[in-house]
Amino acid sequence: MAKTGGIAADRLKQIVARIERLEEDKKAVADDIKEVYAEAKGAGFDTKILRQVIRLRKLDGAEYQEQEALLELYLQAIGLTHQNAA
Amino acid sequence: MAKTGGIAADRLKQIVARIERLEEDKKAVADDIKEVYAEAKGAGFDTKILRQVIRLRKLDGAEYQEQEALLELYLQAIGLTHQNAA
Amino acid sequence: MAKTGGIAADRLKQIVARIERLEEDKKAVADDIKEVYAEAKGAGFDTKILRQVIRLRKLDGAEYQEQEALLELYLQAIGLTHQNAA
Amino acid sequence: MAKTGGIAADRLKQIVARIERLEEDKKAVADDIKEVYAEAKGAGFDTKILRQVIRLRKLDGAEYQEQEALLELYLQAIGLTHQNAA
DNA sequence: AACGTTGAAATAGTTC
DNA sequence: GAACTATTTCAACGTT
Repeated sequence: MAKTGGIAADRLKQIVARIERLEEDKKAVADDIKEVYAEAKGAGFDTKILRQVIRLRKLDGAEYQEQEALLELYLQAIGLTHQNAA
Repeated sequence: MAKTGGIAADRLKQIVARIERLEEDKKAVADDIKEVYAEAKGAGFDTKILRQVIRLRKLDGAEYQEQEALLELYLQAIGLTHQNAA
Repeated sequence: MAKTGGIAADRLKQIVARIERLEEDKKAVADDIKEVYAEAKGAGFDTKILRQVIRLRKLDGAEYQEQEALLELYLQAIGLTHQNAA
Repeated sequence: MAKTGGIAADRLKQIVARIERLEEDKKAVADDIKEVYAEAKGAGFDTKILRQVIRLRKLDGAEYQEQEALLELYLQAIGLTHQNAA
């Protein structure tokens, strides 16, 4: 039985291998992204601004949802909809 | 001269002591915050909502600035104000 | 009813104010800690190692040794001992 | 002039689209990794130690030993050796 | 009391 | 090499 000091060694090896494989994939994608930025830079675009655009576009949807949630919460807080214990 | 293997031991000890002192302070404040939440809960408020309110109030100012930056960036991107190399 | 709501709302505002005040304090202390690290760096100390020192001092020995042992076990299981990690 | 801007704007849109596509891929892989860790945890492995194993395998021995030596030095300087951290 | 979720801290990487 | 940003790791909290 493939145990080393109570550890299922084979299982552990599999897990480690899978993670390392996936991390390689991830690195490959990250490198692709870098390439695109480099290419963009070569085409005369400002990569710093480009990164900000990407970041803000990501935030956009999230922010909208946050605002919605905020409104909801304020309504509850002011109207004491839920936590009215007084 | 107070050196151990090339390290200024006294200086290091001082630094460690200062950091540990400050971390105690920080923990004390964190505990105070917990207390307030516990008290609020005792008064019938929903701590989850309370935490969200705090978080969103914090975000508020930041988000406004992000939006401003986004507008600025889009203006640059569409008008190609800076990176117009074509 | 509006009265009750009003009282609870006042209470809520107080709570929020207290928490936000405390979080400012906490941030101030956190900033102080950062400053000490920056100062230490300026004096030639390696901040990463310094953080490790602080962390080790916080851990009690039992916990530390437990983790070390478990790590060793895992490394052995995958056929990579701590010593020959090179 | 409007034309040039238009062409560059199209190019910019393409770039942004490509990056966002790649970032989705990256996120998907990152999620896969998380899943593996979750699965490992379900199988009884300590994920924190597991992460350490992965990290150690990535490090080359020289770097690792350097850091260990420096840590030892600091601990000695403040009168706390690695062994008697208890 | 373990689990997942979320927020803070720390580390690594990039740019200037 | 110093500052800023992004990613990763760690710890706290609520939940079941």
